[in-house]
Amino acid sequence: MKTKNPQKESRSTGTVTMLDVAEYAGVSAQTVSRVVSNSSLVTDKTRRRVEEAIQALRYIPNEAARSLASASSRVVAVIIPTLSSTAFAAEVKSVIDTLEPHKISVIIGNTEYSQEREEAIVQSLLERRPMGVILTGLQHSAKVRSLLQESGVAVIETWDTDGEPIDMAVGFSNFTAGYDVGKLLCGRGAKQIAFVGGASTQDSRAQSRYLGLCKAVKEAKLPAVLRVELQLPMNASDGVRGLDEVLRDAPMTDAIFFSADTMALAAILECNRRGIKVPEQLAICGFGDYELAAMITPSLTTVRTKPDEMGATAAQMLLARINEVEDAATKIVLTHQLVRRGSA
Amino acid sequence: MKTKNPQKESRSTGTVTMLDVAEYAGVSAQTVSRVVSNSSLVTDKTRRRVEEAIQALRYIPNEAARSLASASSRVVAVIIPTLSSTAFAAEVKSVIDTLEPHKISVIIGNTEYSQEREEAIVQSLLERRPMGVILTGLQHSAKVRSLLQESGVAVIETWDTDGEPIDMAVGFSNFTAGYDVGKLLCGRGAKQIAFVGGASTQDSRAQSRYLGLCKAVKEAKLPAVLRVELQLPMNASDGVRGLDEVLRDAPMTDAIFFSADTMALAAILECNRRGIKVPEQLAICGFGDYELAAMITPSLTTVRTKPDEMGATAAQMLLARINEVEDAATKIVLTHQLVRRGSA
DNA sequence: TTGTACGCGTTATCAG
DNA sequence: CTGATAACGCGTACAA
Repeated sequence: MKTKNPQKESRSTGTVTMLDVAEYAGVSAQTVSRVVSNSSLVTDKTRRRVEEAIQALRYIPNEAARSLASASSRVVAVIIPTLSSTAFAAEVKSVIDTLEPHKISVIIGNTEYSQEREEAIVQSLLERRPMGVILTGLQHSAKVRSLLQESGVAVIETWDTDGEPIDMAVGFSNFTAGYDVGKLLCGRGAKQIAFVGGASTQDSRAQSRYLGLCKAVKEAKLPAVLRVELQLPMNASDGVRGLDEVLRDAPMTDAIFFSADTMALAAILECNRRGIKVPEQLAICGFGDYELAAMITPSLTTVRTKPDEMGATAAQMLLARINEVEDAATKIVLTHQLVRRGSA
Repeated sequence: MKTKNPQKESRSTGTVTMLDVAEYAGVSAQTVSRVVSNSSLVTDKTRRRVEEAIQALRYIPNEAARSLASASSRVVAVIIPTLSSTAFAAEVKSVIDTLEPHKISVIIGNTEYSQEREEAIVQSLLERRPMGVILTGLQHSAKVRSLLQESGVAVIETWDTDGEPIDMAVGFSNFTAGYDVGKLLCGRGAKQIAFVGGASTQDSRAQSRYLGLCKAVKEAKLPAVLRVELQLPMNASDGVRGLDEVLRDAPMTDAIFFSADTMALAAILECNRRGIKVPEQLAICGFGDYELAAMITPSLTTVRTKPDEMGATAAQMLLARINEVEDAATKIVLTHQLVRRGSA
């Protein structure tokens, strides 16, 4: 015989449930469910009664129960190298803001540029059965790929379009961006160009920019690019470090492409301090178009990407997939823009 | 009679469940549960067998089901004004990194400095039955307070300790920080001081700093502080805007306290451009000690807070509460530090 | 150490 | 338009 005692031998957590609301309003639990999920099949009158009951009892739906019963989670995971980068933070913010009206929460994973951490994070996040996973870049371990593909979640890779996505992708061509910078630097007469960025194996996007740069340099028949690898994640002081390494290893260098604006800005400030004339003696180009890039003297030549547009687009692609939109795009290439200012 | 057909008239989602693993391994579902949750009451031999089954079937536990059954969610919510601020981003990152080893996910809410948005976010987040909620500041609407208190979640308020927390708090005294800046500026001979920050009603932490500044100014018997209110969220260009407003409304101003370093940095760059000598003609003080603060010329005098330590501490306080640690602290005041550099 | 029975709070399904 | 019933996948409690 089934237990019909609501309060007796139950494990009740003591919180207000749909059943409580239903009793109070004199309807069935199912009707409460319909009201909560905004189903149209409810009379205005009953709806009002139920809403009053909800207010009176301060009922708060239980998302875990809804998830379990409906097999759908209202959660999206965003996995980025680090939230310390303003670019990634801006992307994430945009994803959150786009998804919030849909009552979809965003869970963040920081990989610290480590593939092992990415694996661990993906594995653990999948337990939440997210509606989608937004990754950074197109380079992931075989395990991450298979984990994601077998789970069947929607996957969106961001920040890069030079390659084949697991599922969907939105970003820009880092290779082309690097090539553009190369053309600019060569065009303005640079003879010896250096690139400062993270380890090639860890940041494949920066690596693509480097390769694009190399292509332009080769076309201009200039000597090979000096590549300075710094440990990720990089910060402003790495800009000074990078500058030092370049000037030590190749004193004749007359142009540096930094893989992030923070470093480029720090390098400009350091050059100003040391009396190195930018861009006359040393041209400097950054990446990201941070806020201060336009304000510093000399102002920083850089590449503008659109982290927030990327985040919003990624979120919308996810929504389209969830809503089973027919002609939804599967790969979106955003434009980047070479912003020429005073430093190069 | 109960339905015993596992695959027939079930709503089966087609995914691998504990029961599948149990059958495969020839044990009961409960034993699988024990293995997954690392219970010690399992023979090494059975454990291995179960683990093989898990591998073979690629079983991924369902967090929603676990949450529902155990009435506990492994989720913590962090609500901040905006992820665009590097300080908040750093705090959040720290929370995530501290909680990740415990398999607790972090959900972020952006209020954009709006109390209504905060209400909506809290309301909707509570459906996930988070283990804790981390808020920014001590000022919240009555609805947010009651919502939180009635739900019984652990609440941690950050970034401010000048007031009474709902539950727990970790931060520093913005008032004292402002006072310290005031003492410094007065001490170095400023006669007319200005403060540039967000609307007093929206950013009560900046408001506290302003009040602290005023106290020091009053003690020094100087004329009242000019307060320039900018629209939140503020960015670097607001630094120039603030500078302009100050010089227009009170041209005799010889010291400005900006409520964030980004603005202060932009103001210094602008002064350099205009030939305004910092600090001789105009002393400038920031808040936050951003990376570039030490690198700019003149280097920026500012207040160093510790967003990452704050995030980590908040997370640890939450863990302590969850683990029912007896003597757990309920209010932690971190030190801030006035970093005197070249600009003031 | 392992297994059995049942409930967690909601939605899907179908009958009325 | 509303209600009854049976899952959803797992942990708790207790028995063996």
